[in-house]
Amino acid sequence: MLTADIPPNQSIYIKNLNEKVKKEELKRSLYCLFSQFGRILDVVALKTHKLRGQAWVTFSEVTAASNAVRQMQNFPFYDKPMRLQYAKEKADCIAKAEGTFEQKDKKRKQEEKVERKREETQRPNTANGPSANNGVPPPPFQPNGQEAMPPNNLLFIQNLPHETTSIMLQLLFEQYPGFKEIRMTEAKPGIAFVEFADDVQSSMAMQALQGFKITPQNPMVISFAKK
DNA sequence: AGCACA
Repeated sequence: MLTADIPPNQSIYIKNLNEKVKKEELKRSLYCLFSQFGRILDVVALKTHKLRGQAWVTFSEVTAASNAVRQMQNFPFYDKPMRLQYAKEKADCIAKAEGTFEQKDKKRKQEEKVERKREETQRPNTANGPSANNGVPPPPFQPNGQEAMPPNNLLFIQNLPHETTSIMLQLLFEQYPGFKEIRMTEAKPGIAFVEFADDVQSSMAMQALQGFKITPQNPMVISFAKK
């Protein structure tokens, strides 16, 4: 089926994702990246053999999904251009809300138990209990496959249009308390650093401006800088 | 390439 033939759906299907990224981080990053289009109800990603490198993001509105599919097509995410379509099926969380949910009788494979074990062993101590993180604002988007930086007072901004000036960024970021300065260099277009007085203030600005678009093609991608 | 959620 041509991807154009898939009828609109409030869930989008994403493929060509970087398979090296850990599942929970991937989900948080997708949440951050797609929140700009609307309210996200659920993000699903599995690392099973068939399903790695793919994810589903469900929005509260179909229009949000449509915008996401159009605007984020080929967006470089963890160094790979993401490919987006509408999902083929209605998300379980939607079906449940509508009362039309019914259990699938597909062969429930134990692949996922294997997956669970593997992720637990490769990640010793993320002792936050079972991740009931739906609807909770996620930790920072970490764009380049690096280990996530702990919060600090310096923000790293990516995906800026090359015409961006430090004045423009200052206008945006100085609205938030603790703003100190913008640092940019001609030598590296598309990125900038923004310094705040402390990590709480930088976090507030990050939350507020994550995904902010200077042009429709340039949702800004904000993470904590490496120091 | 690959369309699931327990």
